[in-house]
Amino acid sequence: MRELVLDILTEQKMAISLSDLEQKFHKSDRVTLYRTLKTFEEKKLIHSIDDGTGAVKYALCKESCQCHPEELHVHFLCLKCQHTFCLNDIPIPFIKLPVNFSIENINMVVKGVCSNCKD
Amino acid sequence: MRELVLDILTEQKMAISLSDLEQKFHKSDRVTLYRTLKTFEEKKLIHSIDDGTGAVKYALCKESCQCHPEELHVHFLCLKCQHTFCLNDIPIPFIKLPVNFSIENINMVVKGVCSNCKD
DNA sequence: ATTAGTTTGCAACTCAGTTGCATAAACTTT
DNA sequence: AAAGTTTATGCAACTGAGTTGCAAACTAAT
Repeated sequence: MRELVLDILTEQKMAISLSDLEQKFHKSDRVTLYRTLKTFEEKKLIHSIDDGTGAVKYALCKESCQCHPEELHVHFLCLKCQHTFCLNDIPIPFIKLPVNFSIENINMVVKGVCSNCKD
Repeated sequence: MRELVLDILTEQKMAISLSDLEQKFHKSDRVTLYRTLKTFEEKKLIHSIDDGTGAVKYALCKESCQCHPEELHVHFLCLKCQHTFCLNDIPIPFIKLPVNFSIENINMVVKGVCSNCKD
């Protein structure tokens, strides 16, 4: 099961949600897929993206990724096709926080229209 | 009802969720509050923040705010107290998107520990 | 083969968000 | 002021994502 899920994740060009994943199988159990994604995430194979659509999406990490704030990238949600892209080449810019605020993680989601959906 | 909600929102130093709001009333209807927040948001009195905690939070907009991408600010979620701050002084940095990607909105949430909760 | 550990599947629950419908309140028009 | 219209509120109920517990199936190790 997990191998199948990994295969599917590898094929994906964009991040996919649990329900997306579910629909790639004829017969599957939501919970199994759910737990699979959780373990993959724990093992830092994939990272999760909360793009505000209500369903968390998942995408493969670059190799040796530790998911530290410095190595996080920007995500893009297309408001037309609802696809979520990992903009791997666009790092999240440095933010100067107020004094005594420490940083552990950043989530940055840009919403707009992707190149496929424009005009 | 709406006036009461507006009062509460004005007192708040941080963004609050629907359930937070609900608990400020002895007797209240979730749906009424929900719809109140929705209308406030439509009228650009408040803005919503999806900080990834599972519940959308709301905070007053600065006057004359049109909620355009340029005037958006960074939000901060404290992982200890779970409070969500509007970092009104910290604008969201400009992001150069891939060609043919257009931008409509940005959500940027920094997670960490706030000054009250540190050490 | 027996045991222990892991993975899967089912049922069921929580919680946020949402909708439809009926009543109540406020505002309009005559 | 009465009748009619619009707007706001409250109740019930549903959806969908995420989650947990438990038992059955599978795997590996002695």
